[in-house]
Amino acid sequence: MLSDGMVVIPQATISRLPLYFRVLNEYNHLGISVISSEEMAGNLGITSSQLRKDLSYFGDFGIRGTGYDVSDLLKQIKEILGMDKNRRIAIIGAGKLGTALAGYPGFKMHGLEVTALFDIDEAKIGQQEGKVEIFHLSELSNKKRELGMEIAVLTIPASVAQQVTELVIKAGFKAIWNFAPVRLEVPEHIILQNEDLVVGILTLSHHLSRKLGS
Amino acid sequence: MLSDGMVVIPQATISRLPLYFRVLNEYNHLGISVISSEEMAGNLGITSSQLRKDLSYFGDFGIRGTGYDVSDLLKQIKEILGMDKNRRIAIIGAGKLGTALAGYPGFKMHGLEVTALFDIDEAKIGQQEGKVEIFHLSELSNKKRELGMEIAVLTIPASVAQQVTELVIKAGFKAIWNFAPVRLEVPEHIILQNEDLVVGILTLSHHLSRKLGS
DNA sequence: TAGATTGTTAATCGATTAACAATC
DNA sequence: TAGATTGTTAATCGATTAACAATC
Repeated sequence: MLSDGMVVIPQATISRLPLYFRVLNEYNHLGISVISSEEMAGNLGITSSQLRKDLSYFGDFGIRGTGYDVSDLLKQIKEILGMDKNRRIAIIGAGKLGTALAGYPGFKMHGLEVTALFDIDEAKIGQQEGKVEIFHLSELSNKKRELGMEIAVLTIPASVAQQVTELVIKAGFKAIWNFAPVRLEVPEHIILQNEDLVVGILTLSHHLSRKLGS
Repeated sequence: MLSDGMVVIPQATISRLPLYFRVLNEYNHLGISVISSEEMAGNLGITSSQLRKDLSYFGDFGIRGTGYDVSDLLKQIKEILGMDKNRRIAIIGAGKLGTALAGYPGFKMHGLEVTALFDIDEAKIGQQEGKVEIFHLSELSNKKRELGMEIAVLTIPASVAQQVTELVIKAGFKAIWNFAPVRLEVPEHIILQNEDLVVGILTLSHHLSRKLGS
Protein backbone atom coordinates (compact mmCIF):
# COMPACT_ATOMS: atom_id res chain seq x y z
CA MET A 1 0.00 0.00 0.00
CA LEU A 2 1.30 3.45 -0.91
CA SER A 3 0.41 6.88 0.47
CA ASP A 4 -2.78 6.59 2.50
CA GLY A 5 -4.51 9.95 2.63
CA MET A 6 -7.19 9.11 5.17
CA VAL A 7 -7.58 5.35 5.18
CA VAL A 8 -9.68 4.22 8.10
CA ILE A 9 -8.00 1.36 9.90
CA PRO A 10 -10.48 -1.03 11.52
CA GLN A 11 -10.37 -1.13 15.31
CA ALA A 12 -10.20 -4.93 15.05
CA THR A 13 -6.99 -4.65 13.06
CA ILE A 14 -5.35 -2.46 15.69
CA SER A 15 -6.45 -4.85 18.44
CA ARG A 16 -4.69 -7.73 16.70
CA LEU A 17 -1.33 -5.96 16.42
CA PRO A 18 -0.33 -6.69 20.03
CA LEU A 19 -0.98 -10.38 19.35
CA TYR A 20 1.26 -10.26 16.29
CA PHE A 21 3.87 -8.52 18.38
CA ARG A 22 3.79 -11.27 21.00
CA VAL A 23 4.03 -14.19 18.63
CA LEU A 24 6.83 -12.49 16.70
CA ASN A 25 8.70 -12.05 19.96
CA GLU A 26 8.41 -15.78 20.54
CA TYR A 27 9.79 -16.58 17.09
CA ASN A 28 12.57 -14.11 17.76
CA HIS A 29 13.53 -15.83 21.00
CA LEU A 30 13.49 -19.18 19.23
CA GLY A 31 16.02 -17.79 16.77
CA ILE A 32 13.60 -17.91 13.83
CA SER A 33 14.38 -14.96 11.59
CA VAL A 34 11.87 -15.36 8.76
CA ILE A 35 8.21 -16.38 9.02
CA SER A 36 5.34 -16.80 6.56
CA SER A 37 1.88 -15.33 7.12
CA GLU A 38 0.51 -18.89 6.93
CA GLU A 39 2.72 -20.09 9.78
CA MET A 40 2.06 -17.08 12.00
CA ALA A 41 -1.68 -17.07 11.38
CA GLY A 42 -1.91 -20.79 12.13
CA ASN A 43 -0.23 -20.14 15.46
CA LEU A 44 -2.80 -17.46 16.28
CA GLY A 45 -5.89 -19.25 14.99
CA ILE A 46 -6.69 -16.71 12.28
CA THR A 47 -6.48 -16.76 8.47
CA SER A 48 -3.31 -15.74 6.68
CA SER A 49 -5.42 -13.39 4.54
CA GLN A 50 -6.43 -11.48 7.61
CA LEU A 51 -2.87 -11.17 8.82
CA ARG A 52 -1.63 -9.92 5.46
CA LYS A 53 -4.56 -7.52 5.09
CA ASP A 54 -3.98 -6.13 8.59
CA LEU A 55 -0.32 -5.46 7.86
CA SER A 56 -1.10 -3.99 4.46
CA TYR A 57 -2.84 -1.03 6.11
CA PHE A 58 0.53 0.12 7.37
CA GLY A 59 2.96 -0.79 4.61
CA ASP A 60 4.61 -3.55 2.59
CA PHE A 61 6.61 -5.38 5.20
CA GLY A 62 7.01 -8.81 3.60
CA ILE A 63 9.13 -10.33 0.86
CA ARG A 64 7.19 -12.22 -1.81
CA GLY A 65 8.19 -15.83 -2.06
CA THR A 66 9.92 -15.68 1.31
CA GLY A 67 7.79 -14.24 4.12
CA TYR A 68 8.42 -11.64 6.80
CA ASP A 69 11.69 -10.82 8.50
CA VAL A 70 10.86 -11.35 12.16
CA SER A 71 12.95 -8.61 13.73
CA ASP A 72 12.07 -6.14 11.00
CA LEU A 73 8.34 -6.75 11.43
CA LEU A 74 8.73 -6.47 15.19
CA LYS A 75 10.30 -3.07 14.72
CA GLN A 76 7.50 -1.98 12.39
CA ILE A 77 4.75 -3.05 14.81
CA LYS A 78 6.50 -1.31 17.69
CA GLU A 79 6.48 1.87 15.66
CA ILE A 80 2.83 1.50 14.61
CA LEU A 81 1.75 1.02 18.23
CA GLY A 82 3.94 3.84 19.48
CA MET A 83 5.94 1.42 21.61
CA ASP A 84 9.11 3.18 20.47
CA LYS A 85 7.92 6.42 22.05
CA ASN A 86 8.18 5.14 25.64
CA ARG A 87 4.92 6.77 26.57
CA ARG A 88 4.35 7.82 30.15
CA ILE A 89 1.17 7.06 32.00
CA ALA A 90 -0.59 8.74 34.92
CA ILE A 91 -2.99 6.64 36.97
CA ILE A 92 -5.78 8.62 38.61
CA GLY A 93 -7.18 6.80 41.62
CA ALA A 94 -4.72 4.98 43.90
CA GLY A 95 -7.21 2.35 45.03
CA LYS A 96 -6.80 -1.39 44.60
CA LEU A 97 -7.17 -1.42 40.84
CA GLY A 98 -5.02 1.68 40.31
CA THR A 99 -2.14 0.39 42.38
CA ALA A 100 -2.42 -3.05 40.81
CA LEU A 101 -2.13 -1.49 37.36
CA ALA A 102 0.84 0.61 38.51
CA GLY A 103 2.74 -2.62 39.06
CA TYR A 104 1.44 -4.44 36.00
CA PRO A 105 4.44 -5.95 34.19
CA GLY A 106 2.68 -5.83 30.80
CA PHE A 107 3.23 -2.08 30.55
CA LYS A 108 7.00 -1.94 30.74
CA MET A 109 7.21 -4.96 28.45
CA HIS A 110 5.42 -2.90 25.80
CA GLY A 111 7.33 0.32 26.12
CA LEU A 112 4.94 2.01 28.54
CA GLU A 113 5.82 3.52 31.90
CA VAL A 114 3.54 4.36 34.82
CA THR A 115 5.15 7.57 36.04
CA ALA A 116 2.78 8.81 38.74
CA LEU A 117 -0.33 7.96 40.74
CA PHE A 118 -2.88 10.56 41.85
CA ASP A 119 -5.50 10.51 44.58
CA ILE A 120 -7.35 12.89 46.90
CA ASP A 121 -6.93 10.77 50.05
CA GLU A 122 -4.39 12.69 52.17
CA ALA A 123 -3.34 9.46 53.88
CA LYS A 124 -2.04 8.14 50.54
CA ILE A 125 -0.25 11.26 49.29
CA GLY A 126 3.54 10.96 49.32
CA GLN A 127 3.52 7.18 49.62
CA GLN A 128 5.37 5.01 47.13
CA GLU A 129 3.59 2.26 45.25
CA GLY A 130 6.47 0.18 43.99
CA LYS A 131 8.63 2.82 42.36
CA VAL A 132 5.74 5.17 41.68
CA GLU A 133 4.86 8.06 43.95
CA ILE A 134 1.30 9.05 44.85
CA PHE A 135 0.57 12.78 44.37
CA HIS A 136 -2.45 14.86 45.22
CA LEU A 137 -4.83 15.30 42.30
CA SER A 138 -4.40 19.06 42.57
CA GLU A 139 -0.83 18.54 41.37
CA LEU A 140 -1.94 16.92 38.13
CA SER A 141 -1.13 19.84 35.83
CA ASN A 142 2.25 20.52 37.41
CA LYS A 143 3.34 16.91 37.41
CA LYS A 144 2.17 16.35 33.87
CA ARG A 145 4.42 19.16 32.68
CA GLU A 146 7.27 18.02 34.89
CA LEU A 147 7.12 14.30 34.06
CA GLY A 148 5.82 14.45 30.48
CA MET A 149 2.91 12.04 30.82
CA GLU A 150 0.56 11.55 27.88
CA ILE A 151 -2.05 8.97 28.89
CA ALA A 152 -4.38 9.21 31.90
CA VAL A 153 -5.82 6.01 33.34
CA LEU A 154 -9.01 6.48 35.34
CA THR A 155 -9.44 3.97 38.17
CA ILE A 156 -11.96 6.00 40.16
CA PRO A 157 -15.62 5.60 41.12
CA ALA A 158 -18.16 6.19 38.37
CA SER A 159 -19.75 8.98 40.41
CA VAL A 160 -16.73 11.28 40.05
CA ALA A 161 -15.46 10.10 36.68
CA GLN A 162 -16.90 12.90 34.53
CA GLN A 163 -15.65 15.59 36.89
CA VAL A 164 -12.14 14.10 37.01
CA THR A 165 -12.16 13.69 33.23
CA GLU A 166 -12.58 17.43 32.88
CA LEU A 167 -9.61 18.01 35.18
CA VAL A 168 -7.56 15.57 33.15
CA ILE A 169 -8.41 17.31 29.90
CA LYS A 170 -7.67 20.71 31.42
CA ALA A 171 -4.28 19.38 32.47
CA GLY A 172 -3.57 18.66 28.82
CA PHE A 173 -3.90 14.89 28.52
CA LYS A 174 -4.89 13.83 25.02
CA ALA A 175 -5.69 10.17 25.78
CA ILE A 176 -7.84 8.59 28.49
CA TRP A 177 -8.17 4.92 29.42
CA ASN A 178 -11.34 4.70 31.47
CA PHE A 179 -12.06 1.84 33.89
CA ALA A 180 -15.08 3.53 35.50
CA PRO A 181 -18.35 1.95 34.32
CA VAL A 182 -19.76 5.15 32.85
CA ARG A 183 -19.98 6.84 29.46
CA LEU A 184 -17.70 9.85 29.55
CA GLU A 185 -18.40 12.99 27.55
CA VAL A 186 -15.19 14.25 25.96
CA PRO A 187 -14.37 16.72 23.16
CA GLU A 188 -13.75 15.33 19.68
CA HIS A 189 -9.96 15.58 19.87
CA ILE A 190 -9.61 13.50 23.05
CA ILE A 191 -8.81 9.83 22.49
CA LEU A 192 -10.98 7.76 24.81
CA GLN A 193 -10.85 4.02 25.40
CA ASN A 194 -13.27 2.31 27.76
CA GLU A 195 -12.22 -0.80 29.61
CA ASP A 196 -15.35 -2.14 31.21
CA LEU A 197 -14.43 -5.20 33.26
CA VAL A 198 -18.04 -6.03 34.02
CA VAL A 199 -18.76 -6.58 30.32
CA GLY A 200 -16.22 -9.39 30.16
CA ILE A 201 -17.50 -11.36 33.11
CA LEU A 202 -21.17 -10.84 32.28
CA THR A 203 -20.48 -12.15 28.79
CA LEU A 204 -19.20 -15.33 30.41
CA SER A 205 -22.18 -15.49 32.72
CA HIS A 206 -24.53 -15.11 29.76
CA HIS A 207 -22.85 -17.92 27.84
CA LEU A 208 -23.08 -20.13 30.93
CA SER A 209 -26.83 -19.49 31.07
CA ARG A 210 -27.24 -20.11 27.37
CA LYS A 211 -25.06 -23.18 26.89
CA LEU A 212 -25.84 -24.97 30.10
CA GLY A 213 -29.37 -23.71 30.49
CA SER A 214 -28.62 -22.72 34.08
CA MET B 1 -39.18 -13.00 17.96
CA LEU B 2 -40.58 -16.44 18.64
CA SER B 3 -38.82 -19.76 19.25
CA ASP B 4 -35.16 -19.41 18.29
CA GLY B 5 -33.80 -22.80 17.37
CA MET B 6 -30.16 -21.83 17.05
CA VAL B 7 -30.05 -18.09 16.41
CA VAL B 8 -26.55 -16.76 16.73
CA ILE B 9 -26.49 -13.67 18.90
CA PRO B 10 -23.70 -11.26 17.94
CA GLN B 11 -21.00 -10.79 20.55
CA ALA B 12 -21.47 -7.04 20.14
CA THR B 13 -25.11 -7.38 21.19
CA ILE B 14 -24.18 -9.21 24.37
CA SER B 15 -21.52 -6.62 25.17
CA ARG B 16 -24.11 -3.86 25.02
CA LEU B 17 -26.52 -5.49 27.47
CA PRO B 18 -24.57 -4.38 30.56
CA LEU B 19 -24.81 -0.80 29.26
CA TYR B 20 -28.56 -1.13 28.88
CA PHE B 21 -28.73 -2.54 32.37
CA ARG B 22 -26.86 0.44 33.80
CA VAL B 23 -28.90 3.12 32.10
CA LEU B 24 -32.13 1.36 33.03
CA ASN B 25 -30.98 1.32 36.63
CA GLU B 26 -30.52 5.07 36.45
CA TYR B 27 -34.04 5.58 35.08
CA ASN B 28 -35.30 3.31 37.81
CA HIS B 29 -33.66 5.38 40.53
CA LEU B 30 -35.08 8.54 39.00
CA GLY B 31 -38.55 7.04 39.33
CA ILE B 32 -39.05 6.73 35.56
CA SER B 33 -41.11 3.62 34.91
CA VAL B 34 -41.50 3.64 31.12
CA ILE B 35 -38.87 4.52 28.52
CA SER B 36 -38.76 4.59 24.72
CA SER B 37 -35.94 3.06 22.69
CA GLU B 38 -35.31 6.52 21.22
CA GLU B 39 -34.75 8.09 24.63
CA MET B 40 -32.56 5.28 25.92
CA ALA B 41 -30.48 5.05 22.76
CA GLY B 42 -29.93 8.80 22.76
CA ASN B 43 -28.62 8.54 26.28
CA LEU B 44 -26.14 5.86 25.20
CA GLY B 45 -25.09 7.38 21.90
CA ILE B 46 -26.41 4.57 19.73
CA THR B 47 -29.36 4.26 17.32
CA SER B 48 -32.78 3.21 18.53
CA SER B 49 -32.80 0.58 15.77
CA GLN B 50 -29.80 -1.08 17.28
CA LEU B 51 -31.30 -1.13 20.74
CA ARG B 52 -34.57 -2.64 19.52
CA LYS B 53 -32.73 -5.16 17.35
CA ASP B 54 -30.50 -6.19 20.25
CA LEU B 55 -33.48 -6.78 22.52
CA SER B 56 -35.40 -8.61 19.79
CA TYR B 57 -32.87 -11.46 19.92
CA PHE B 58 -34.19 -12.34 23.36
CA GLY B 59 -37.89 -11.62 23.19
CA ASP B 60 -40.63 -8.99 22.79
CA PHE B 61 -40.11 -6.83 25.82
CA GLY B 62 -41.71 -3.57 24.71
CA ILE B 63 -45.24 -2.23 24.26
CA ARG B 64 -45.97 -0.67 20.86
CA GLY B 65 -46.95 2.93 21.08
CA THR B 66 -45.65 3.16 24.65
CA GLY B 67 -42.10 1.92 25.11
CA TYR B 68 -40.46 -0.38 27.61
CA ASP B 69 -41.37 -0.91 31.26
CA VAL B 70 -38.14 -0.05 33.05
CA SER B 71 -38.28 -2.54 35.89
CA ASP B 72 -39.59 -5.30 33.66
CA LEU B 73 -36.78 -4.79 31.15
CA LEU B 74 -34.26 -4.70 33.99
CA LYS B 75 -35.52 -8.06 35.15
CA GLN B 76 -35.28 -9.48 31.65
CA ILE B 77 -31.70 -8.31 31.14
CA LYS B 78 -30.70 -9.67 34.54
CA GLU B 79 -32.02 -13.02 33.46
CA ILE B 80 -30.33 -12.91 30.05
CA LEU B 81 -26.98 -12.13 31.63
CA GLY B 82 -27.40 -14.72 34.37
CA MET B 83 -27.31 -12.01 37.03
CA ASP B 84 -30.21 -13.72 38.77
CA LYS B 85 -28.09 -16.85 39.28
CA ASN B 86 -25.69 -15.21 41.73
CA ARG B 87 -22.72 -16.86 40.12
CA ARG B 88 -19.67 -17.59 42.21
CA ILE B 89 -16.19 -16.79 41.04
CA ALA B 90 -12.76 -18.24 41.88
CA ILE B 91 -9.74 -16.06 41.27
CA ILE B 92 -6.56 -17.99 40.52
CA GLY B 93 -3.48 -15.94 41.35
CA ALA B 94 -3.54 -13.80 44.50
CA GLY B 95 -1.15 -11.17 43.17
CA LYS B 96 -1.90 -7.50 42.81
CA LEU B 97 -4.41 -7.85 40.01
CA GLY B 98 -6.14 -10.88 41.53
CA THR B 99 -6.62 -9.27 44.93
CA ALA B 100 -7.74 -6.01 43.33
CA LEU B 101 -10.40 -7.90 41.38
CA ALA B 102 -11.46 -9.74 44.55
CA GLY B 103 -12.50 -6.40 45.99
CA TYR B 104 -13.95 -4.95 42.80
CA PRO B 105 -17.40 -3.52 43.64
CA GLY B 106 -18.68 -4.03 40.09
CA PHE B 107 -19.05 -7.76 40.69
CA LYS B 108 -21.47 -7.71 43.61
CA MET B 109 -23.43 -4.94 41.91
CA HIS B 110 -24.05 -7.32 39.02
CA GLY B 111 -24.96 -10.42 40.97
CA LEU B 112 -21.51 -11.94 40.99
CA GLU B 113 -19.56 -13.08 44.03
CA VAL B 114 -15.84 -13.72 44.40
CA THR B 115 -15.88 -16.71 46.72
CA ALA B 116 -12.25 -17.79 46.92
CA LEU B 117 -8.71 -16.88 45.88
CA PHE B 118 -6.06 -19.46 45.01
CA ASP B 119 -2.29 -19.25 44.93
CA ILE B 120 0.77 -21.46 45.38
CA ASP B 121 2.72 -19.04 47.57
CA GLU B 122 2.64 -20.61 51.06
CA ALA B 123 3.04 -17.16 52.65
CA LYS B 124 -0.34 -16.14 51.25
CA ILE B 125 -2.33 -19.30 52.02
CA GLY B 126 -4.88 -18.82 54.78
CA GLN B 127 -4.83 -15.04 54.58
CA GLN B 128 -8.00 -13.06 54.06
CA GLU B 129 -8.31 -10.58 51.24
CA GLY B 130 -11.26 -8.50 52.29
CA LYS B 131 -13.81 -11.22 53.05
CA VAL B 132 -12.25 -13.73 50.70
CA GLU B 133 -9.84 -16.43 51.87
CA ILE B 134 -6.75 -17.48 49.96
CA PHE B 135 -6.44 -21.25 49.47
CA HIS B 136 -3.67 -23.37 48.03
CA LEU B 137 -4.20 -24.21 44.38
CA SER B 138 -4.12 -27.91 45.26
CA GLU B 139 -7.45 -27.35 47.02
CA LEU B 140 -9.14 -26.11 43.86
CA SER B 141 -11.25 -29.22 43.22
CA ASN B 142 -12.36 -29.57 46.83
CA LYS B 143 -13.24 -25.93 47.26
CA LYS B 144 -15.07 -25.79 43.96
CA ARG B 145 -17.34 -28.60 45.10
CA GLU B 146 -17.71 -27.12 48.55
CA LEU B 147 -18.40 -23.52 47.52
CA GLY B 148 -20.14 -24.08 44.19
CA MET B 149 -18.02 -21.79 42.03
CA GLU B 150 -18.60 -21.69 38.26
CA ILE B 151 -16.21 -19.13 36.79
CA ALA B 152 -12.40 -19.18 37.11
CA VAL B 153 -10.51 -15.92 36.70
CA LEU B 154 -6.86 -16.32 35.74
CA THR B 155 -4.60 -13.57 37.08
CA ILE B 156 -1.36 -15.49 36.77
CA PRO B 157 1.82 -15.17 34.70
CA ALA B 158 1.54 -16.14 31.04
CA SER B 159 4.25 -18.77 31.52
CA VAL B 160 2.04 -20.98 33.73
CA ALA B 161 -1.36 -20.08 32.29
CA GLN B 162 -1.84 -23.14 30.06
CA GLN B 163 -0.83 -25.52 32.83
CA VAL B 164 -3.18 -23.86 35.34
CA THR B 165 -5.95 -23.83 32.74
CA GLU B 166 -5.76 -27.60 32.58
CA LEU B 167 -6.05 -27.83 36.36
CA VAL B 168 -9.05 -25.51 36.27
CA ILE B 169 -10.78 -27.61 33.63
CA LYS B 170 -10.01 -30.80 35.52
CA ALA B 171 -11.60 -29.22 38.60
CA GLY B 172 -14.81 -28.85 36.58
CA PHE B 173 -14.96 -25.14 35.78
CA LYS B 174 -16.91 -24.46 32.60
CA ALA B 175 -15.98 -20.79 32.14
CA ILE B 176 -12.60 -19.04 32.22
CA TRP B 177 -11.85 -15.32 32.24
CA ASN B 178 -8.21 -15.04 31.25
CA PHE B 179 -6.08 -11.99 32.08
CA ALA B 180 -2.78 -13.65 31.11
CA PRO B 181 -1.51 -12.35 27.77
CA VAL B 182 -1.47 -15.72 26.06
CA ARG B 183 -3.74 -17.75 23.79
CA LEU B 184 -5.09 -20.65 25.83
CA GLU B 185 -5.95 -23.99 24.29
CA VAL B 186 -9.25 -25.27 25.70
CA PRO B 187 -11.75 -27.95 24.68
CA GLU B 188 -14.78 -26.89 22.66
CA HIS B 189 -17.19 -26.95 25.60
CA ILE B 190 -15.19 -24.55 27.78
CA ILE B 191 -16.29 -20.91 27.61
CA LEU B 192 -13.20 -18.73 27.36
CA GLN B 193 -13.03 -14.94 27.48
CA ASN B 194 -9.73 -13.12 27.12
CA GLU B 195 -9.22 -9.78 28.84
CA ASP B 196 -6.01 -8.44 27.47
CA LEU B 197 -5.24 -5.16 29.22
CA VAL B 198 -2.27 -4.41 26.98
CA VAL B 199 -4.52 -4.26 23.93
CA GLY B 200 -6.49 -1.37 25.41
CA ILE B 201 -3.55 0.81 26.24
CA LEU B 202 -1.64 0.06 23.05
CA THR B 203 -4.73 1.05 21.09
CA LEU B 204 -4.55 4.44 22.79
CA SER B 205 -0.83 4.68 22.15
CA HIS B 206 -1.40 3.92 18.47
CA HIS B 207 -4.07 6.59 18.13
CA LEU B 208 -1.75 9.08 19.81
CA SER B 209 0.92 8.31 17.22
CA ARG B 210 -1.54 8.57 14.37
CA LYS B 211 -3.52 11.64 15.35
CA LEU B 212 -0.71 13.71 16.76
CA GLY B 213 2.00 12.35 14.53
CA SER B 214 4.20 11.76 17.55
C1' DT C 1 13.54 -20.86 -14.29
C1' DA C 2 10.26 -23.19 -10.80
C1' DG C 3 8.40 -22.69 -6.35
C1' DA C 4 6.80 -19.99 -2.78
C1' DT C 5 4.50 -16.35 -0.71
C1' DT C 6 3.24 -11.69 -0.74
C1' DG C 7 -0.14 -7.64 -1.49
C1' DT C 8 -4.52 -6.78 -3.37
C1' DT C 9 -8.94 -7.50 -5.60
C1' DA C 10 -13.45 -9.23 -5.57
C1' DA C 11 -16.75 -12.22 -3.20
C1' DT C 12 -18.69 -13.35 1.03
C1' DC C 13 -20.26 -12.82 5.39
C1' DG C 14 -22.13 -10.37 9.30
C1' DA C 15 -23.58 -6.28 11.78
C1' DT C 16 -25.82 -1.75 11.68
C1' DT C 17 -29.34 1.25 10.20
C1' DA C 18 -33.45 3.22 7.85
C1' DA C 19 -37.91 2.52 6.94
C1' DC C 20 -42.41 0.92 7.86
C1' DA C 21 -46.31 -2.31 8.81
C1' DA C 22 -48.15 -3.91 13.13
C1' DT C 23 -50.33 -2.57 17.15
C1' DC C 24 -50.84 -0.48 21.71
C1' DT D 1 -59.84 6.97 16.26
C1' DA D 2 -55.13 9.50 16.03
C1' DG D 3 -50.57 9.37 17.72
C1' DA D 4 -46.77 6.96 19.21
C1' DT D 5 -43.53 3.44 19.25
C1' DT D 6 -42.49 -1.26 18.75
C1' DG D 7 -40.58 -5.48 16.14
C1' DT D 8 -38.93 -6.69 11.75
C1' DT D 9 -37.59 -6.36 6.95
C1' DA D 10 -34.60 -4.84 3.49
C1' DA D 11 -30.76 -1.77 2.39
C1' DT D 12 -26.39 -0.33 3.69
C1' DC D 13 -22.11 -0.50 5.51
C1' DG D 14 -17.87 -2.66 7.01
C1' DA D 15 -14.91 -6.56 7.99
C1' DT D 16 -13.28 -11.16 6.69
C1' DT D 17 -11.86 -14.44 3.38
C1' DA D 18 -10.72 -16.78 -1.02
C1' DA D 19 -8.37 -16.37 -4.98
C1' DC D 20 -4.71 -14.88 -7.80
C1' DA D 21 -1.51 -11.74 -10.31
C1' DA D 22 2.83 -9.82 -8.93
C1' DT D 23 7.31 -10.86 -7.71
C1' DC D 24 11.10 -12.56 -4.80
